[in-house]
Amino acid sequence: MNINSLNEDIIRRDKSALPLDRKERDRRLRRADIMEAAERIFALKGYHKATIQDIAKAAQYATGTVYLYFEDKDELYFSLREEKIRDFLRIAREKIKPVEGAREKLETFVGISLLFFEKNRDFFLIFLSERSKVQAIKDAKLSRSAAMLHYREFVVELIKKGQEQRVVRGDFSPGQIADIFISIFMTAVFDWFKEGEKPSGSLTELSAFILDAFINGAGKRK
Amino acid sequence: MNINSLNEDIIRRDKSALPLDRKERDRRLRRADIMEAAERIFALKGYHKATIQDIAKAAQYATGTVYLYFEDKDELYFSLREEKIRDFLRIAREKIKPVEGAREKLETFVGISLLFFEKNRDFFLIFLSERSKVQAIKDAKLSRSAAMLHYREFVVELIKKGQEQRVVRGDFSPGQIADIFISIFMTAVFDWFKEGEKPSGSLTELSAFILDAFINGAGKRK
Amino acid sequence: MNINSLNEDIIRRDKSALPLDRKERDRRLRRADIMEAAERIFALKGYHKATIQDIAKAAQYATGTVYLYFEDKDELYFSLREEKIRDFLRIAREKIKPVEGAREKLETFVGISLLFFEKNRDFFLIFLSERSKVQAIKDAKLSRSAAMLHYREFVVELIKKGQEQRVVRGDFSPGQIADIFISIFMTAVFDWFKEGEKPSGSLTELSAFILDAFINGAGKRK
Amino acid sequence: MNINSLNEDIIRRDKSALPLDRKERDRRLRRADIMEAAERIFALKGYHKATIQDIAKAAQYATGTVYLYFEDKDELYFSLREEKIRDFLRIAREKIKPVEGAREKLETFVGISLLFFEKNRDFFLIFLSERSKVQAIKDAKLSRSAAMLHYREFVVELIKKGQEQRVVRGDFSPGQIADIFISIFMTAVFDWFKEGEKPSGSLTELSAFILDAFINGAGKRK
DNA sequence: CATGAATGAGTGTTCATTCAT
DNA sequence: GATGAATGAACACTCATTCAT
Repeated sequence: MNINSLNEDIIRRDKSALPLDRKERDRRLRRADIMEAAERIFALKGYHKATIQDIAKAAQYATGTVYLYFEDKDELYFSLREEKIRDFLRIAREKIKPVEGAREKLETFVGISLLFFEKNRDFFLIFLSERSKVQAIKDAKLSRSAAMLHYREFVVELIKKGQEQRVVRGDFSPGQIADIFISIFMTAVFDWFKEGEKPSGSLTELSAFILDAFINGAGKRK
Repeated sequence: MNINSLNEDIIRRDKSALPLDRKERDRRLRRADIMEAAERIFALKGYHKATIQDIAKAAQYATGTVYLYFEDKDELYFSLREEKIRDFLRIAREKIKPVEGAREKLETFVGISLLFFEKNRDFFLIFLSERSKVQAIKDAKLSRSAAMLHYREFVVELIKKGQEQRVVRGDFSPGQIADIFISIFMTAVFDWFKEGEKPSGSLTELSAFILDAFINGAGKRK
Repeated sequence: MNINSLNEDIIRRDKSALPLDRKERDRRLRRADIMEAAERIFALKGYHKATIQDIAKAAQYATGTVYLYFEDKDELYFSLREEKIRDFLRIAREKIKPVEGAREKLETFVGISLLFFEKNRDFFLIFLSERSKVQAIKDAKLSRSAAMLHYREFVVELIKKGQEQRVVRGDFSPGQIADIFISIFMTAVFDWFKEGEKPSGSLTELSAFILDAFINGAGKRK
Repeated sequence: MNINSLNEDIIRRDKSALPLDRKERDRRLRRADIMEAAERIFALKGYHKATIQDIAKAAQYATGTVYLYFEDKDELYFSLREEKIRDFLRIAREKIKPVEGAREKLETFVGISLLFFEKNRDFFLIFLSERSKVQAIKDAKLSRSAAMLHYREFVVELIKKGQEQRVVRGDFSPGQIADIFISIFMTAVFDWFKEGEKPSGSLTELSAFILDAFINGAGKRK
């Protein structure tokens, strides 16, 4: 499977899947406008320094309008994360299902993820920052997201399949390996973004690097 | 080298290393008191929800006193990170210098780090959360810490040595490998903390797991 | 005169007294719908906590529709009071006019009032709360209502007649006595409502109590 | 007992009864400053239209300062009512205790109340408006005040004594009579305030009027 | 130096009112 | 006329920072 062939599915914004009445459609569009602005602002300033007024202004709406679509600031942030992750997982599932072979599934996953994050850089920053909001554990509303758990669970499943097919070592728990996979992946993407100016690495190269690092480790092969 | 033998150095609080006059000594003690309280509070509530009053109260000083030792809230947070990391690096350098062999150096590094984080759980949470404060990139004061860069640089050096001694593969840049090493390490420690109640894994086992995962990767050896 | 015979007049809703064209009739009906809802909501939540949206929803109209019939929130509240009081006074005048004797007129007035308030408990709460909105004196729009003054004036007339017929003492001004009468009356009704669960007092008994307290005072007769 | 002799006790502000350290004394003074300003503003604008900023400005403090002395707006309002009523009841109890005779006690009560309200006109408006905040029944924090109940209870006791001594009729419950007494009293004071410009009535005359109206009722004596 | 009361700018949220459809 | 989404001013409350004692 070719990375570029995944592209179009990720671009297509998933509003208006079903025929809706104009009202509901408009409502979704506005909601999406606000989420889009929120994504930018949250990524730029972080949760706490981003103000609802910032977001409203960025979305070209009045302050109060935000509250027509989201309960409060928390819910806006939360929904943003959740819906993006859900979108991503939906696409990932679709694309990965037909792929044969655990290793190929992992490759596809990495490819899709890279494309998704490239198209959604702001979201990546939010996603990333979320991963270590440890304090959040104690915070009711911002608590670890359901979709985030689904995301991990999805990777865990891929790893399990890898273990069954003897592509991934079996002496570590799938959860442990999944966590390591995710963290290697995130680290690589983050590095790649930071040095985004370099024309150096294509997504395909990056993809290969991540898988190599993950599968073979950092040790020198004798 | 035995992990347990590293213990005492990490426990010893590094205030008042040199003979100082009473005034300066007292000053440092108070500063340290405040940082200690700040560490607890920041770890517990996170940067934004922790208030200076919380911290002052926890340190049993008045609010204003905090400002005699730290420019502002940011600087307190910043100093906390910096000094802790510096402490850690000093110890790590001392212990690792006499160790022969790149692989053994890495092992020692992992061992020391684990002990240090175990003794400084609160700090670990801060350190971890810091790693992905990506927004910080754009934020003047909270910007990526000098000590954090030293930390990374230190690991980069270890990796370079590993590459020279053909313990670590040479086809990736030392920086990339260092980042991966750090992220695997952090992930493992975080997982271990979360399940801290389990009498399951000793630090030694965890140490072995981390190195194994890093060196050998997740792939099944044929 | 029998209290129960007053009943029907009070029940009958006084919309559409004159033959009107459909448009004007509809307009009045809608206006009445909204006032009815407002009455419920204002009584339930009080002026400030009641929102126009609450009221519109309760009346099953859109928010904006309220503004087609009332200038603003104040005017809605104001009109509510005014029209209800006017309704009441119209009925009261009709019923009291044919009654001979000042004392009997007062009795009739108490009876009618009790029935009216019983049928319009929500309004009673509004009416009552209004009586001491002293701040209102300084507030332009919520200022003491014209109908409220008519209400008082009506009682003043009854008292004057009472003084002429030597039923009511003449050494106090009619206004003073009217105010006292009104406050005794309100207090008694309020108490009666609060303990409304008690099967204790019928309206007739309450009516007798009020008149007794008013006419004879609280002093022990020798 | 002479009304004027009660005067000084009512004027004397009851701060600093006991010797306190400077800190606690200052604290109370500032608290009192704020309550005084709040009294004025609440009386002028009513609870909802009064803003904390208004009050802070009137007290010549910053907004935040108010929150050093009161939990929130509700608590400020609540404390105001409670403490004033408590002050009043304390004075009233002291003065009334030595008085012999139920009728004389009532007279004294009326006299003290008049003086107190005259010295605290703003508070009277608050006290009055409070009496009919019927909605408040449903509102947690603004709910009927404990001190208000004490106030009523105090009057109920006076009435009971009146019934025992055959000064007050025994065929109504003390509670009912107390409520009537209070409402006559409030009405009279309110009327008197409204026409405050008139040099007409002295407090002594007003006092006599209230008692007369209460004891003898409005009926013409044959 | 230490204190902690005071400050006041800043923010999330509400809601009366408007106006395009 | 009816609608109800959009508006944005307003307000309670927080908290980093200052400074008189």
